[in-house]
This record gives sequence, structure tokens and C-alpha cells, in this order.
Amino acid sequence: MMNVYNSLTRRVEELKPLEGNEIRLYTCGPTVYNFAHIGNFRAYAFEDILRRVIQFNGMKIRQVMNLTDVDDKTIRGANAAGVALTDYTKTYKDAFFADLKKLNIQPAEVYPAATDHIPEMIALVQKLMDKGVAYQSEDGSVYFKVREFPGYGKLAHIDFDNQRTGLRCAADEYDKENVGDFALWKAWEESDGPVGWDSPWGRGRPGWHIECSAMSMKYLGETFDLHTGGIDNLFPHHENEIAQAEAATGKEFVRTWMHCAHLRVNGEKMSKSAGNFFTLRDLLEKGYTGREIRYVLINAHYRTGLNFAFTALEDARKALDKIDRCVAQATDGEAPEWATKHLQDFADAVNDDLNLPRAFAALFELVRDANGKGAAGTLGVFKRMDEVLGVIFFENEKKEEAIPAEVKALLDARAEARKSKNWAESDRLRDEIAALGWTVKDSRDGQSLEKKG
RNA sequence: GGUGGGUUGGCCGAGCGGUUAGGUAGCGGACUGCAAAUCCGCUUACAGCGGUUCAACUCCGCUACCCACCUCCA
Repeated sequence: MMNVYNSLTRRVEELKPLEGNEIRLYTCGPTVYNFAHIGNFRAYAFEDILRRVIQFNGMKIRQVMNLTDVDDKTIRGANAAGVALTDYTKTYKDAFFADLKKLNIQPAEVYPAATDHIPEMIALVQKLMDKGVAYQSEDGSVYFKVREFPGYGKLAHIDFDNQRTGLRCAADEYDKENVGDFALWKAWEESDGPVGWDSPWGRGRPGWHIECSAMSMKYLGETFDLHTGGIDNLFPHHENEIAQAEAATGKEFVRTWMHCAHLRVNGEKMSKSAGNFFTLRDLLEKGYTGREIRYVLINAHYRTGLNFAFTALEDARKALDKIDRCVAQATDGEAPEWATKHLQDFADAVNDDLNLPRAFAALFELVRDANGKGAAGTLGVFKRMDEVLGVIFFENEKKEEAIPAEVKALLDARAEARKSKNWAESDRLRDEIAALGWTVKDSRDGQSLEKKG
């Protein structure tokens, strides 16, 4: 039984499919105006763990992740660069997928782009107009009438009669009936340049929230199981998605909402606007691997703020080495009873609202016992755990380097020296090999080599 | 002002009303020609002040500090 925390009810609840054996999941994806930073990837890594745990429990998954390729920032970027919007966003779409691969994040089933779904969005806006919950203002934009949707605020648990007003609500928003009303369709402006689509309300472009409502319902149905994103999307983005969808269909939009806490840097939220961010590329250039970064991102509970630090990446490297050394000894066959017990602890942990720190603890208990009692028969358990973690059998990045001939020669010489118990020569050769970047280990079975770092 | 979350050992990071989290670092021991790896043990952590309780890091109250959201944001 898989339990998760639902932001809507603020309780931990069992997650089970509304229909059949498949969980339908919508995950808010990137706005492709720049390279995503590792704070963004914390959310995608969390969603990856979520979909893996769903599958771990024998359920099927259908995940949709949108690509926001039209909004203020993408338009500004494209026009500033003097290129077409689609050309501008393509660079960052490609980079995004490359980064996901580096982090061993499983691909979603569908990646709809906003610009490919303008007709669906127009149809949804039209439906809201027909129902009288939307209106066109004098500036030509279409807004959602928040007062007409009784459930508004149910996700964020905000009481709108008791709010401070005017703080961040721009003074030029007087064309809206209510400050809380949000744009469904934005009328074309000079600064939009060539970007725009014709609609029943004139030339313009979709509002920020409408794409998610339109595309999620297109691919997952009017009511589906799960919707996730960063905690900063809870309000207003997700609240508005609910309003748009439920006002249009009259049905429950999403059963369970999950939100991931932020990655912090020196105690503060990592964000583009604050400028305190690292992209995946930044870290790879510093010599850290996608595998190590993944380990750090998933090794804290997703609802807890995680403070990013380079020391954590160093710790990750050593912890992964420890796992690797143990797994290298593991073999197929029937798992010992103690290994099965650790697997059960692991399963209990991931099913308890994705408690990955506890899951890792179970993994390390397995490592300790396998090192002490023998790793025979434990390979299957490691593989089973890695269906969720995706960090052990990370083939695209494990360093399996061929031994250079030079090192091999030194190793052979050392074997000779050791045969005649010439320890001084043995140690000298070991130092020489070390200088070439390899660590020699001696055991009953002879020498073995490990690449340093 | 409203709402939510947090403050755990050198660092990172779980957790529960009473029993070892885990990683990483450090110390001691075993093993080893010496190392490395591994195993064993240790260093008796829970912001402060009250309260409830046989028992509180865990529940309640207050105080301090921190973070996030309140229409850009994973």
C-alpha cells in the first residue's frame, strides 16, 4: 500500500488508481527560456521517484509533462535574440532532455508543448466564457472571474476575505473586475512582436495557467489521479488550474496534489531571479557526475527544504563508491533472509510518502550485511531497490576505464616483487601506480586496481 | 497581516512518547608485510523556557531565530 501526502487535504492518503491499474500523473514542466537549474531538477527528480515508486508497487503510470514554450520570458528572449520563438525555445527543450538523461530521470509518456495546443486552450476559454465565469476586458484580454468559482482557494487554503491587498498587485490592472482575476487569454501587445494567434477575442496568446488545464485534460481526462510541482506552484498556478478545469467541466479535476519543497543555497531558495543558482552544466563542468547530483537531490525528503552544498556532492561520491564496491561482489541466486528483511524495510520506507532517506538507510544496512556476511544472492535485492533509486546501476556514467598498458606493466612488476617479498619495491611500485591515478589493493586473491576519483 | 514549514551530533539528513536511523568525517580495535577496502566499538545530538506524563527529541503553550507562498518562479 502506497501512501502519499495530499496538499489538498493536508493528510497522508493511500494512492490507488481511479481507474484500472494505471495512475495518471500530470507534472508541471519547464519554461524553456533558459537552462534549468538544479533546483528545478529537484522537482523533476522527485517526480521521477514518484513514478518509479508507483511502478515498484505494480501499478502502471501515464505521466504528462508540459513544456511551456510561450510566455513573457520566452517571448522576451526570442525577440531580444531576433529569432523565431520556436527556434529560441528549441535550444532549451533539447538541453532539458539531455539533462534529464544525465540525471537518469525516466521519460514521461507525453511531453506536450503549449504552442502545439493553442486550439485546445481557445476551446477551453470559450467554454468558460459560455458558462459566464470569464469575461473580456477593455484591453482585449480575457480573465477568469474568481468570484464565480466557489471553491477558489481550496488548494492553497487561502481565505480571500482576509488578505492584505495591493501589495504586489500592479496598479495597471484596473481593467480586471477583481484583483484576483487571472488572465486566460492575453491580448497582443507591441512587445509580443511576431508572436500571436488569432482567437475569438482577437490576436493574442494564452495566459500562464490555461495550458496545464487544457493539456492535462486532453491527455489524462477531465478527472485524473495525481498532479505535482514545486511548492511555489501551489498558488496561484495550481489553484487556477483547478478553477479553470472544474468551472468548465463541473467535475473534480485532480484527486491528489503533491508538492516538492525548494532547494536552497545558503539557506535561501535557489532561483533564477535571485541569481543564486547552479545549472546541471555548471556542476558537470566542476567534475561532479549526474549520478552524484541525483544522489544528493533524492537523498532528502521531498517535502523538506534541502540546502545545496558541495560537501554533499563529495559525501555522495564516497557513499556511491561504497555501494559500488559491495554490488561488485553481489551475485544472483536466492536472497538471504536478512537481505529480504532490508528490502521490506526499503519498501515500507518508499511507500511511506516517499521516505527516501529511510530507504537509503535500508540500502546501507544491506551493504553492511553483505560486506560482513557475504554478498551471495543479494544482487536481485540491489536491482529491486534500484528500480526506485536509479542510482546504483547507472550505466551511462559509471567509470569503467580500461587499464593503460603502462599501469599494467607496473602491476606485473609489482606481482613479481611481491612473490619474492620485496616489500620496498612493492611499495615503490604502488606509489608509482598511484601517481598515474590508480589505487592498488592487495587481497588473498592478489592485486586489484581501482581508478581514483 | 494571513498561511504553511523548519531549528537534530563536525557536516548532511531520518525518526518516534520508553528500544542503534543512515551517509560522511573523527577516534580506537580486528584484518594486512605496510596500505587500501571491509568489519567491530566509541565520541552519550535533538534552539530556549515552561507544562502534560511513570517516561518527551517526539504532545501542549510561550519565546527566539530561519525559510517559503499571498498573482514571475520547480
